[in-house]
Amino acid sequence: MAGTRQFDEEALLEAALETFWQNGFAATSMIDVAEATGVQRGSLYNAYGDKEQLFLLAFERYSGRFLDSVRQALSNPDPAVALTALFKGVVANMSKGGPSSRGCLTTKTAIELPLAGKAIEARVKRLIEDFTALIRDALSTPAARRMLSCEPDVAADLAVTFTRGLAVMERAYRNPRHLEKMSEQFVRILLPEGKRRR
Amino acid sequence: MAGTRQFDEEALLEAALETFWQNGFAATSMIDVAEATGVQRGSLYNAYGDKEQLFLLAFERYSGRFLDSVRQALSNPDPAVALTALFKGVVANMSKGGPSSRGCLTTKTAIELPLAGKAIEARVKRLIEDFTALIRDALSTPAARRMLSCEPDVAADLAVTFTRGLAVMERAYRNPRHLEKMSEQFVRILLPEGKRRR
DNA sequence: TTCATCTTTGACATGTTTGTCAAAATTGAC
DNA sequence: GTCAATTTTGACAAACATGTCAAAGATGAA
Repeated sequence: MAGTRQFDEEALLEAALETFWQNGFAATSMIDVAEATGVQRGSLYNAYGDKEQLFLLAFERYSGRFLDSVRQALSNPDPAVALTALFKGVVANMSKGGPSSRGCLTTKTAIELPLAGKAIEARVKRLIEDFTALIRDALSTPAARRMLSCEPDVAADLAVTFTRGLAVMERAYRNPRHLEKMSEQFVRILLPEGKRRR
Repeated sequence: MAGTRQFDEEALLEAALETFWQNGFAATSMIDVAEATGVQRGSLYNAYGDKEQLFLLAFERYSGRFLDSVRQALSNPDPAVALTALFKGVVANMSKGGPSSRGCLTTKTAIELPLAGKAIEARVKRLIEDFTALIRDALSTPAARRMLSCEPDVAADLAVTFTRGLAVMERAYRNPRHLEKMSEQFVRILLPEGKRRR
């Protein structure tokens, strides 16, 4: 091998992710990425082929990190604690970022479907499915079943869908506090008082 | 007055709405609208100024129609019936349209915030607030309070947020059946069996 | 050091979109 | 019918986007 890559791929993907996260897939141009990374457009095309490939690579990092944070939140055996931590993490994920926050990349991308293309569609679906599976598993313990107001798989679907709703509300109001309060209430109806152990 | 408008404004706004609904605000070009309406681009600029104004006018129709359908769904005094009808209507609203459906215009637009601009942001927020108020009012009757697993205003916030989540899931899976099933389950935890009158 | 290989660079070709405008066409009011 | 107000039309200018490519530059391997 000769003619080695001049840029730090780690830093490049990080900056690309930040850019896509900020603007969404369609609204991000390769020029935006080039400016954000300091790598020329030609080099980006040479290294990654096109915008979709670059996006998929950036999304891979996002996805891994997101699922890690979910796993960690759900690690507590008490379903109430686990769900509370889960929503807190999800809200934090969509509320951080620049001065006006970035929102949730998964949701932004999902809304661009099916225009964003098959590959991106498949990738987003996979993340949603992995996310759902983690919640379902965490809620499938006997202790959790006793406390839930519905079956674990149903609860997982509802929770995932609710987090997507939070992401939309975040864009409209950019008020993390309000999202946290709603999350709290949502957990309350998933795990009703009457079924909670004291 | 002289030099009368050649096009049917009613039909134009209808076609423009359909186009924005299909592609979203940013991804719709004035050329798209011109082709969909049969009215030349120049005429559109002359009549409406720019894309944002045209969008706001189209959104006005969408908004009015949406709230009407919500009012109708919530007209039944039984909260379980009302909420079921509400979700059914909301899911139908986002699942209809061309061969691959259009999704929910409110949600698509909300996700484009804050890039879509202040005027659009204010308009979307207003729709969300009106939507929330209708649900809150419908759930504020003594009968409803007795059946709900939380306060009416909280239930309304949760329901609205959940519908936004449904809109995101619709884009990812385009499966109205699944959305309906989740809605059913959501209504079930908002109005728990134990509190329902037989 | 040489060289084959890969990357970088900047320019190019092509297409899209926005918004403007002068000229032509239309039409209600008189 | 005339005319003034308004719309329509098609062309224009200016940005911005994508993707390609030849030439120049960099570098590991021999």
